[in-house]
Amino acid sequence: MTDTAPTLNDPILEATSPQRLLLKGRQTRAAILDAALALASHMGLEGLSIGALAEVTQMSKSGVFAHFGSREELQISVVREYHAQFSAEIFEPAMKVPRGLPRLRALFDRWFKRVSIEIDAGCIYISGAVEFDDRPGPVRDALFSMVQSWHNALERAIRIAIDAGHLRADTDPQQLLFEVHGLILALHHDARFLRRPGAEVRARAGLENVLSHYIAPPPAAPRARRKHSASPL
Amino acid sequence: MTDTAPTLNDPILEATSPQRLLLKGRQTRAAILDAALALASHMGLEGLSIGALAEVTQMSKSGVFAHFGSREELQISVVREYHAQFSAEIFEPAMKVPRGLPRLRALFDRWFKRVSIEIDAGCIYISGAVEFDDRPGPVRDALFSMVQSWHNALERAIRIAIDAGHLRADTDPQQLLFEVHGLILALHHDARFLRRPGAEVRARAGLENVLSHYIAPPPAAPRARRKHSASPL
DNA sequence: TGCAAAATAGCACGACCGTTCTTTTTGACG
DNA sequence: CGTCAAAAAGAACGGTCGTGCTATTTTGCA
Repeated sequence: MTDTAPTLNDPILEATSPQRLLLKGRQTRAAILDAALALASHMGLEGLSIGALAEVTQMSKSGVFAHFGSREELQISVVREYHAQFSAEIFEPAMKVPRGLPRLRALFDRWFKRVSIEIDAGCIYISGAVEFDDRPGPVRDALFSMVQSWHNALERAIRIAIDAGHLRADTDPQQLLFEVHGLILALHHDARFLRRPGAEVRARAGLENVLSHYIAPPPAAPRARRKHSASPL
Repeated sequence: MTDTAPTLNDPILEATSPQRLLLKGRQTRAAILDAALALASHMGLEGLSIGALAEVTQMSKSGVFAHFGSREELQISVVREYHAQFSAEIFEPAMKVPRGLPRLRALFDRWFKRVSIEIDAGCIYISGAVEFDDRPGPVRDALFSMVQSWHNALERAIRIAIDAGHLRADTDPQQLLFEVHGLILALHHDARFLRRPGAEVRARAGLENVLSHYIAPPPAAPRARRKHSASPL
């Protein structure tokens, strides 16, 4: 039941069978990861230090360290963990909504809600993008592939809505995504940095403005499609 | 001639008359600041270290340090310097354009161009907002007031365009600003982090979409104003 | 219960950080 | 040219960082 739900991508789930069967280690590792996620939300992935993490989890530095082998691996684990939560909280529930515009709206709605809630936690995708935008390496790669897979999922949902006739046939999926993503980023900026109270309302109003450009006219009077032939597929 | 040009705010220009008249110090300070600005654009304000700065400027750590008194003061100076450049490059030239929509477009145009150019330099306002969104202190305060003054300037320009009848009378200036700001952030994200080539084109297309919501219909047939009384001032 | 392995602690290291103090060099002006 | 303050360098400090080692404790299973 929990295995077959769609996920953004497979985070290489552990094999759960290292002979001796997973010890208590996994459990503390998960606890550390939770603390690390909370810490990174406030201080950023670069601000994540093993010493601070040890203090929070009431462990020794080397005890924490041993679970990841390197700081870089810890950062990557945090990114993966965030991705898993993001997928479970936003993507997977929305996939149960009927295809087309309803599902797309569900995706956007949960995304907006998440970022609004994250006013005092910070989105790691957003802060990570700024921190690692010109810092090559495995952390950036992990971050990049996670963000990419999320954008791909959104793009797929947009395309489905186009094919279903809910969005105009000449809609450019990447353009629509670009504009909605901008609203998410502005919401994050206004709510977290400027601490403006009305940010979420503004973002949702902006979403309606954007969508109004792309939503197909009601099929009451089937007029000629705009532009030249748009393959309905 | 250079004194009376409008600026976003007065960065408390030095008095330029400390008896002995400014020595060579100011000059090297400016050189350090330039290097610091470049460094902070890549590593962020938090990644700015005095040691690295000393290496770049071929000076000793204490030599660099003496010019600012503390790392925090250095960061604030960088923010102020960025603000000055931002104002000179974007705000001031646009203020020479006729009031209303033309000036607003000039502001947006220069803003978009700047962020597009900054693909390999990074906007300190954007990265700083993420770095200091929940890190109180003088640096955050400086950053905040600079961003705020820029937003205020934009809001003023929007209001003027409304009063001039170029934008619809029921336009919410903050909403319009929110949406355009989102496009800027998405542009920065797509160009710098995702390294997508078409980001600037997408952003400009998005700008036209946003503006199309707010631009007033041509005054051919002067109909009744929407909503209740909008004070024309 | 005993034993091996896993998990954690303890400790030390080299590197870099911001900062302070002291000394040397530099530059402007009488 | 001599003088004196400004500017820069030098060296050291306490601190934190990530990371390797080596003990020690804890855990899971025969």
